[in-house]
Amino acid sequence: MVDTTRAGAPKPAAERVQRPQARTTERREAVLKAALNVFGARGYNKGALVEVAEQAGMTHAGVLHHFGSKEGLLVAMLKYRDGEEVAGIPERAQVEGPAFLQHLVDTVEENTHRRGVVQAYSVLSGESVTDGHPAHDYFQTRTEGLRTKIAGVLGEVSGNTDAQELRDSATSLIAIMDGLQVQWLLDPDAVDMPRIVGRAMDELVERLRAEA
Amino acid sequence: MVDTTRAGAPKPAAERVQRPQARTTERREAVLKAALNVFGARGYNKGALVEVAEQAGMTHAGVLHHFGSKEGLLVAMLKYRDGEEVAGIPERAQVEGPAFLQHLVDTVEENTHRRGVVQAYSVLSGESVTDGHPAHDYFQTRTEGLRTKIAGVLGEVSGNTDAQELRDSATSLIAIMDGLQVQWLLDPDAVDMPRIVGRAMDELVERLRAEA
DNA sequence: ATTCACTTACTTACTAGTCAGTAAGTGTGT
DNA sequence: ACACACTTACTGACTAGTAAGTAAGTGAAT
Repeated sequence: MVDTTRAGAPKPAAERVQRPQARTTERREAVLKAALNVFGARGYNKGALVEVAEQAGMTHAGVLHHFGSKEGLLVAMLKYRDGEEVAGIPERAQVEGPAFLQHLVDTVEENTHRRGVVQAYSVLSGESVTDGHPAHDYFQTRTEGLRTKIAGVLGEVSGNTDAQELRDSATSLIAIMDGLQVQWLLDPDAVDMPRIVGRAMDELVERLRAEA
Repeated sequence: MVDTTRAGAPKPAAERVQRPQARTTERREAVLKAALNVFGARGYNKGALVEVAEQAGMTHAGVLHHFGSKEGLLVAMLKYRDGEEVAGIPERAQVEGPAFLQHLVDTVEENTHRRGVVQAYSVLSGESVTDGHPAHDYFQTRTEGLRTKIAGVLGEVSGNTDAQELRDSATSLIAIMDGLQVQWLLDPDAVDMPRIVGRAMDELVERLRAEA
């Protein structure tokens, strides 16, 4: 995987030589947004390129022109979503330390107003564990990265230095957030995501502190 | 639920009038097992009836004869899996009270040796949040039932009577178990499911007791 | 003049579901 | 005990739909 050279840059239609045209970037973005919609609503397997294309105002061959293949589109979409998320943080500042934990809770709160995004994430991560799924590596890498990051921050915040304990706690926290999303999607009124995540995080930090 | 009357009673091929033939039950079971395999490995959408049929030693039309449609097969498979799980408990005794919590932890432990089952559950529950997915109701009902049951047991065990608190705790516990499965499937060595679930449950009960 | 961003027009590959037919039962009446 | 009427459990062939990918071409911008 992975280059997509210069992050989301065009290239797929054979090797590109000239500069892309002016409107190209926004057309590609329209396709990526449509993909988020379609794959989010139907999953990758059942999501059809024609529908993505339609929503972006072109034919499915046009989409293929930009991203080379359905799999290429998926990977580009996943990266695009990450970039968007990062860009959403004020001044693009990377959040560090305690603020990161607050950021996680804030994100959960925001997510209750962005059903589509949550659905896309849940469906795709579920699908990603199937044999040879194109998003498998993405989710594996992403989860591991998040785990390490959260473990680090939990260590800072609690003063606890037990590495395994910190990793387990991070894993646990991620599991709660992901697991809650599915339950929430199945029945939004039955699950108060922000409250539960906030709770869990407080408990976790408290315990790590006590054991430090 | 669950008639399971004569275990997985046939019917789909129009309304059945005569008794099913002798070998029928085991043939149907072979199909269900194959479905667990195939849908587990590829998901419902990508899983093909021909492959299910092949693994069960018949043609895909034969599968359709028994279950009427692909969707019918899915639903039957889900019910079959539930029945199997219940049957796995010694003497079919329904586990109640504190023992149920232990049973949950035991199941998690067992699951580390049954990757296929875990994968099937994770993939299907992820898929189930997509629009109009045939397993949507199944997972919704199942989750709600589990939530209520766990909340009840937690109440018994901790003496806590705060209904919302108990429900949130149950939701949280389910989220951890489900979320861990995905992480574990993505990277089995990175996640010690039984340890983390055991931990979480102890913490939960302890806290509910303290707040009682 | 050439390249980019597409479209139109297919092709190839599957896949769920239908249908007609067949061999092997099942149950009843005699 | 046996034949008759009927059912079940399939198979094989086919249909109709869908979906990804390809090839050739067209107009606009550089």
